[in-house]
Amino acid sequence: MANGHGGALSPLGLRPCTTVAGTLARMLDVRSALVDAVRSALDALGARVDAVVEPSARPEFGDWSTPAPLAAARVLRRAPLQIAEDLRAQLANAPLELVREWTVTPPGYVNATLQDGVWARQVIAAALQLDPGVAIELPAGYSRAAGKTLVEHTATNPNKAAHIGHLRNACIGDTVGRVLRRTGHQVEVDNYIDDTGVQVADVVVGIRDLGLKPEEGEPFDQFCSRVYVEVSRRYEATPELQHRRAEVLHGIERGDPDVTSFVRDLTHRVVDAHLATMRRFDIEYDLLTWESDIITLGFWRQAFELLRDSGAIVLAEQGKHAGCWVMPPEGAEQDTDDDETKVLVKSDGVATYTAKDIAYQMWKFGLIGRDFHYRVWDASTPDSPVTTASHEHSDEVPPHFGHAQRVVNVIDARQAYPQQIVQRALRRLGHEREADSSIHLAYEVVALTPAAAGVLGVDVSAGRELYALSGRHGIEVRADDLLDRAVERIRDKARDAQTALLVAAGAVRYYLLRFSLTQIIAFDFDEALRVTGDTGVYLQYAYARASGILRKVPDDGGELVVPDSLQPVERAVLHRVDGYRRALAEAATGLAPSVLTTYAFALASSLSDFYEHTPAIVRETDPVVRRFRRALVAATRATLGDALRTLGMAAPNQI
RNA sequence: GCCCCCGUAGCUCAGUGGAUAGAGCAUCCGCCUUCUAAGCGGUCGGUCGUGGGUUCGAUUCCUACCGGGGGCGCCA
Repeated sequence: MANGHGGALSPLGLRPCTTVAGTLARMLDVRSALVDAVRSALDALGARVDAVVEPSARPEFGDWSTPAPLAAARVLRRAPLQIAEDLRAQLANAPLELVREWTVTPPGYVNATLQDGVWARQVIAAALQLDPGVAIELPAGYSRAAGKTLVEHTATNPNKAAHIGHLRNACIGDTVGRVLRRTGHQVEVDNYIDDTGVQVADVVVGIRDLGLKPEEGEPFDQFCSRVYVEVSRRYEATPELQHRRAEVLHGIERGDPDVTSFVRDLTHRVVDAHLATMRRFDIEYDLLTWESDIITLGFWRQAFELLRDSGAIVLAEQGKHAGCWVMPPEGAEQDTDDDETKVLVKSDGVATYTAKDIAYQMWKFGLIGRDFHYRVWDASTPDSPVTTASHEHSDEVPPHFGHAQRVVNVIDARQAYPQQIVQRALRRLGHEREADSSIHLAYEVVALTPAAAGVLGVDVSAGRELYALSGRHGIEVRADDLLDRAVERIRDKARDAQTALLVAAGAVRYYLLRFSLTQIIAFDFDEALRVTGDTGVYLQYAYARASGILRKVPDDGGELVVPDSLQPVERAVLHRVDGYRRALAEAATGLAPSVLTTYAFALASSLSDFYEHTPAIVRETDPVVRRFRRALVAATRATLGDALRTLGMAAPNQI
């Protein structure tokens, strides 16, 4: 059984998949099975090299190939081709049911040609058993992180409408959460809200001191965006106005009831708007955490004392940081003036953002010795998140948050330095393990192409390649607006408004997810709203087509028989389906959503290819062929649907 | 100055020690009485920024440069 031999067929003709672990792994992923086999064979030859197995470069070579003999040549001091022959013989000696033939090609590859009737059946069976309620096992070589992973994302300042930069953050964080959950990780998703910062204070100044008012029908978050821009403009004209901002910030810090209740009302309304925006993209949170609660509940006070007592932070007596509590860099623990020294408490006694972030990070790991109060954010919504609170504790919310074993902070790459400070603080407090498990999931920003910047009225005479988004200067594409435009683009061809919205949201998500995190997204309207080619619409369309076939070709319940020789397109589709677990594992362990978008597009492409280049299944008269081809489509649809949902996209049966 | 990211086809991006470097868009030419043409096929297009090095093998690793972006705040 460990070789994949034997085992009775189920009534459907499908091999049972739930027995011993070895069989399970074999059933789930052809490549892993081959890696195992190559590994054993290499061991038998005494070749201590990696058992690399990759898709064959050309169809003539077979399905899978290993270049291991090339690497082994040095270790064994023999000709690669000889080693390849030995490896082939070794592999042929312990036959795998999966493999029809092992061959050798120069300069030293060993290739496997699969037994179509066997591997196709296994791949289809595994795909049809995908169940949203059952975590997907990682293939050999990938390991699941232990314990709970806490993912913080979105964290948009609650003083303006969310724009595409914030949306990129949210899509990445949400997808990482989904990918981790899909692979059996325990996940908590927090949205951290900075309700004590400068940006909020600016809007308070705009409304209270400048008397700015919403226009008729203007959404509140958009009104705040407008105020924010206007206040920033006024600061430039009359810098004295910035004193008002300082007063607001002190009011917040002191807990001045007049200021705090105003801020509370303001930020709660904006957060509601953010949640509504994100919900359109199917993005939700377990917990909203408020920076003000970190102060009010004494988290920062506690963290401060620990940091102070451990010597991690010191009070600068003189120099440019005189009167501040600072964290000096590694190797200069007493130097309060070094360039890399970070101020955590300002000379006026106010903690900086990073200081509060340290306290929050400690809470995430359960290291602060305190907890928030909790209540349901919006009891009128069934799937409302929970929010932290400083006093209104609800007994209906058991405090099961935090206490993570791993923390993933989705924060743009520009904040690498403060994130390092947070990590360093944990380390200085002796929390090595937690410091090592603090992951800054850095992603690059969204910027505007000159064309997009021009559309927004930005002066592009500088001739730059890209132009930065700026909420403060009103240079932005609001998340809601982009989605509205995408819906508009799709509406005509979609069957109804609801479908148009789902497909549009998926398209926008896909666009923001398909780039590597290290890549700046050069935002362009035409590109973002395109509906052909490598887009979310294409993926969903492929899924809908597959669904259409299954609707028209009923399952006859007969035994699945795989033809002895598959068509090249069928083979290509099966290889893609077979690769799902690996792609998912790669995305999960690498915290890399784009791995999954790339995979999903390739899978959808292979399905479209199949669709276009094989006769319509509805008209197939041979029941055996019809059944096989239907199962192939069903397996592909199941896999694509799983991938789409894991990406946070809808899998519509019709568009 | 120090640190980080990017540089691959006209444009936007995948790929990353292995056998002839891929996709989408754009161009041009085709394919709807056929399971949804938001599709498919073809065409055009590359000294993988440059020079050294390591290796049987480098777009991938090292190194030095060049170009672009970002960070190094008592902002976040």
